[in-house]
Amino acid sequence: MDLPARSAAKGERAASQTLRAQLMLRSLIIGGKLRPGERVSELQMVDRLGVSRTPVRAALIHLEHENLVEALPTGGYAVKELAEPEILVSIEIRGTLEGLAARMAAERGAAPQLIAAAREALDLIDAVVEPVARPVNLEHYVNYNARFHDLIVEMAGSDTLARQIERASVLPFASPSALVLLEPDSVETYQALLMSQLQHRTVLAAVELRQGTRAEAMMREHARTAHSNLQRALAAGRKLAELAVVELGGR
Amino acid sequence: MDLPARSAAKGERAASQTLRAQLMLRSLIIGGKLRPGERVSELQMVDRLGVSRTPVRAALIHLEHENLVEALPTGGYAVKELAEPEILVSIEIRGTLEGLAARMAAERGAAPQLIAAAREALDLIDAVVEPVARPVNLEHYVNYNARFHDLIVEMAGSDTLARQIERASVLPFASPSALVLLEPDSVETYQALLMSQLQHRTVLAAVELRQGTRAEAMMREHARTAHSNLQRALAAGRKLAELAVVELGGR
DNA sequence: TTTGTCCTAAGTGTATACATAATAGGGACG
DNA sequence: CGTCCCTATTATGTATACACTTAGGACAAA
Repeated sequence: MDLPARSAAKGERAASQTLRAQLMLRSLIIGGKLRPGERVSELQMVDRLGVSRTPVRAALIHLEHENLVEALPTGGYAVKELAEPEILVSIEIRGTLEGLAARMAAERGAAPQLIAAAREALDLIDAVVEPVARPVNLEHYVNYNARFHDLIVEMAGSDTLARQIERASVLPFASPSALVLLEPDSVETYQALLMSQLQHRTVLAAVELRQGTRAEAMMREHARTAHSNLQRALAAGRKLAELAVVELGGR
Repeated sequence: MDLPARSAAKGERAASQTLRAQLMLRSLIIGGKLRPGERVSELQMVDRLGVSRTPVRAALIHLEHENLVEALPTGGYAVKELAEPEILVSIEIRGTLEGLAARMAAERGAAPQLIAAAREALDLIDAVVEPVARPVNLEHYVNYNARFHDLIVEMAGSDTLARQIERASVLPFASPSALVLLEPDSVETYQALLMSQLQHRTVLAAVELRQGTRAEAMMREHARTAHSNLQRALAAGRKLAELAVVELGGR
């Protein structure tokens, strides 16, 4: 993002203008630089992003499908307002689909190397949340957590399902890599992480034992952790825009 | 769709070129005019659809999110190959999400007028599948069936969920409005319709009684009807492309 | 002061031109 | 006769020009 365009010409693959516009717009919206409800003027984005209207338009169509903007009836797009109920629904959708993935993984049987990789990710999380390691390195936690979730989805073996889950995880608070933190170093936060990890272990065990229903139920419950975290934060009077969100995302 | 373009100038809203391109491309793909795996050349589509490249490109981005085409690594798009396992997964996803909708409707409580409308739709289906009415008017059945499914989704009261379900229903065989018929007028088909209608009644009753888990489970099972119909058809040696599909879709 | 109308400016939808990358086909050489 | 390379063509990605619609404001009249 802060890379000048020419640096792409050398070492790495030059990202298309469309992709760059999409990523930049996404971070503008999630970062709150573009307010909810605000119209996203194409020409303004041309000035702001340094690409022409065509890639901006393409990016807007993509973002529309990601639920980050919505088409106005008169034409053009506006930043979608993320009302609390819709965010909770998004979390529920993600949990439901990840639950489906876990069940499919259990019923079909997951590839041994995927199981091993998942166990490895969980071991790494264990090291992060080990009591002697406090304060917890949240970046690491989020990172390994994302890896585990990705692996579960991969075990299901369906691109269609993977893409649908990815789509449901785009919303800032709906992603499994998003942690809503009341107080980053509190005992409550620590215990929440421990509980999440316990759920991870249970899901993986259920998948290995071919217990589809159990895997599904536990994965759903796991998603509801994010659900209740967010609800508690909101009940504590925080507004959505002010919430501290740690997000990395290994994708 | 069969309306000439100029009629739009008078009574109804003139459809945008982008939307027209999207609909035409979709029917070309679903209708098999464009073969799976075939590249969708933009210039050829300009000739074929009578719109310029810009709306064709926009339509292709939309169709990519609908899983009907996929982006080629070299650039451009190709018609997505619909392998059997992925279709079954799509049905499972739709069933899972519709199940979530039914549960949410039950737990939140659905608006009385929506309940009444749903019951009305089911009464209309009853009339269609009444024994004296044989042979069954499948167009009517599909129509009222789609209305019922839409109403259940509406009862959940979430635009996000509605859009996600709509997206999952785009694939030709995954829609609730799609009936895979081994033999259109056979006794088996008739009994399958009766069973579906029984499931409809059960779902609606569960929603009214606020029985969320029951509503969800029954809705899932209902979707698996399509699942097993398709599997039986494939087991009978039919190829996907040859299957007779009746699809109307009230949307 | 308020309301209605007209005018200006901005914005989107669409078409098209241009540049670059991929591809297919043919010809030459081994 | 087969294989490899070069070239011509085609396709996409991007930028931009044009037309039409919509929104907003100012001015005049009640």
